[in-house]
Amino acid sequence: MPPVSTVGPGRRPPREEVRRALLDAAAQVFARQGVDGASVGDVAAAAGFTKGAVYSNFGSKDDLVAALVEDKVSAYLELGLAAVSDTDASLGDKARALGDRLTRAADEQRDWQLLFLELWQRAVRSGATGGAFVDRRRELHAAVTDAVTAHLDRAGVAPPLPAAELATLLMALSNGLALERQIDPAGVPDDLFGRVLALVVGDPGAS
Amino acid sequence: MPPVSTVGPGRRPPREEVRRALLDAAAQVFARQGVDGASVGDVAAAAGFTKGAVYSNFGSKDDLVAALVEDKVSAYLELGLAAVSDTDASLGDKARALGDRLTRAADEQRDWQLLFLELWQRAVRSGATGGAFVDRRRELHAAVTDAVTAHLDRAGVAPPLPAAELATLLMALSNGLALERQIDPAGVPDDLFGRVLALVVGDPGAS
DNA sequence: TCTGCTCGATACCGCTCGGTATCCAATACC
DNA sequence: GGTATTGGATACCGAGCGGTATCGAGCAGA
Repeated sequence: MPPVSTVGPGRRPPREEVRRALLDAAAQVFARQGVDGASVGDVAAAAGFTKGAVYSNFGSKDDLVAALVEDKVSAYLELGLAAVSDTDASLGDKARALGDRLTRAADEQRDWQLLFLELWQRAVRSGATGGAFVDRRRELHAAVTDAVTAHLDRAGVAPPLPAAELATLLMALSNGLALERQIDPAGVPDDLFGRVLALVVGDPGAS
Repeated sequence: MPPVSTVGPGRRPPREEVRRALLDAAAQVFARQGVDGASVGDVAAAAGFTKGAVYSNFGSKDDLVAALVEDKVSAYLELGLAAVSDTDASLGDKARALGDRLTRAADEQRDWQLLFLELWQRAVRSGATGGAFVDRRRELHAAVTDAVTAHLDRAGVAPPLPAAELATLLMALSNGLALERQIDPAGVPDDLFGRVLALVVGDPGAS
């Protein structure tokens, strides 16, 4: 049985478009079913294609995952950087705003959190050093450190911890609370993150 | 070809012993290869048995995973509770000691951390409510809340956050920092956790 | 219009997996 | 010591996977 023009009236979409669709579908499907739990065919189907498209655009399933890391983790880095963009408020208010923003972002992207967690696992399992995931992670940490330094300087307060450690703390707290919130949303108030951040930088605030 | 007494000189180990060996092997193999990445045969072989033993002691692979959750998460709960056992030191010193202890525990059990992360993922994916993992988690949280309350009372200081939120914070920080430490050990000093805890409870300490 | 190439669709292969039916040695019981 | 039962070993099945070879429709260039 010859094919009957599977998708639409025989239009051939640009290659870059196919690649993007596959990458987006991979993010969604892998997040929901797990990387091992989802087949290459599942990803392709979710994007409206077949396995052939995947193997034409990516060499293997592992390559697809690698491309996904490159793509999504870079995007995450940008999101993280945007979240620490400055305002002219007090340090405590900025801390609270940042916490709220990150908490909201985590809520809105539960799928991505799940995928993120799995990529993290894979990075750890396959020898932490050298992976793209680890590299991007380090970039993010460096950028956060810089931003923390800048805001502390501008506020003119003595940091309770070295800036690099504050950055680590910030990221760890973000991940830890997101994890906690996924499994028990009621146990983590919306503003907890912000209040803790304000507390750490020495501005308990007036509630 | 009749079997030639596969394991040793035909001794038959007690059932409970086999079950334990399989459970321990499952923890190790699943942690290293992932639950999906490891086959039932892999687990059995690691324990010195074959698939038959697994299906005799557990109904299915899922049941094996469930038993593992029950077994290991309970053990984790006990470890967590032991870690908050009291001393007569100052609140700040206690916080630092707790942080160091949890950090050390995380270092010594990287395999378990990995497995823990995967079980967490599975719990979230299969509808967070009702799973044994979530239940144990809640138990732990309640116990930590109680312990926090007790220590704050004894020290006679006003808590900077409600005890329940402090417990959430403690657990989130523990997981977040462990995560961070797995992927970049150098970026998370040994005593960071302790210092942050001391800071949060209002005792920056000397040094 | 013809031609050569790109790239997704299709069919297929080898392999591994979870799960089951069967078998038989070691134990427990009387 | 004879007998019933327990429980791990073995062989096997169907399903689904990642990956590949091939095909042919659509596009670009002349």
